[in-house]
Amino acid sequence: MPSLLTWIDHDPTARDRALRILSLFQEKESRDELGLGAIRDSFADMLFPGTSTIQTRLRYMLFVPWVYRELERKRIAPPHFAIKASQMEMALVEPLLENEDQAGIFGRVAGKALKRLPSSVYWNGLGAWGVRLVSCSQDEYHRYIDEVYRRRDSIRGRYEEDDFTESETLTWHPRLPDPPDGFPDKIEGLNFNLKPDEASFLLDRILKSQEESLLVHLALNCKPVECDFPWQHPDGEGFSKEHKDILNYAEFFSTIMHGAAFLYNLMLAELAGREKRQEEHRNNPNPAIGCLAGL
DNA sequence: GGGATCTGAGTCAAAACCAT
DNA sequence: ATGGTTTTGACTCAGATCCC
Repeated sequence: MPSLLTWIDHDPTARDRALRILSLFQEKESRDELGLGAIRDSFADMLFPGTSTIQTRLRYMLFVPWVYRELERKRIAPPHFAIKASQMEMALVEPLLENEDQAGIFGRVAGKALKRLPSSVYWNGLGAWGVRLVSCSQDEYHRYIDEVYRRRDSIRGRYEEDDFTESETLTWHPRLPDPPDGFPDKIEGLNFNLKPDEASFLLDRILKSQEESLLVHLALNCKPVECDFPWQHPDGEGFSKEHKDILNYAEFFSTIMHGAAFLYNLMLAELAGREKRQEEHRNNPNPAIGCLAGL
């Protein structure tokens, strides 16, 4: 039997409440039918490869490989490999929560119910920055780590111990800094502050792997600033012509994306006869979008 | 303070494609 | 026509941020 939502249209409050419920359903059914998200992602990948908005604490880029390197050292095999990795990542939550600043900690809110572990969030970035050397999905890495062990054994057998090199079967960058003593569960004072050698390693990786990106330019030449959009960066004049061009197109695209939503909302407000809403949309502070009101 | 919204990565099922 | 492989896209999840 199909679901039915109805109300008796004599009470303005009840009617308004029902309309709000309907609008909630509308939100859940939103679709990216025009594929605008993929274009947005392309801009992000060109300018800031390996990063995403969910990544807010750089030291996770080290916590994750430290966990996996430790498991490989202990030669943990599937299926325990994935389970153990998950347990080790969860073990990071408690020590991190002992810090005064708890912002950006995965598991701060969800606790033991955490489903998206830091490793899944940072997996792509670790590959893009060349910290992770094995090119596969996280699930494939978990499932086929045994194969890596076997290949290492095979290579070790072919060379004398002294000459043995694991370069063919490296999964993580060989110059990855060492974790703090007792990592991950018996460590005191675990926090997100990068040590000099850790910062230097990550900067080196970004430089080597994403040399042409705006990310590298900002890391090398600019201080942290507060701005809403990259095209509003105060040092924008110093960006390369290519970066300026991309940012220019990105700004156009951003305006179009917001403009489409704005125009839709304005038309809805007009259809609904909501003059206050119409006024708000027409007074949009973004001049590029606000001019659409005249259409 | 709490709910709503934003953002990107990963998952998985459906659709599209390809080889036989 | 069938079966296998690849691609596509809806959906979910997290923390951050905005707004009431």
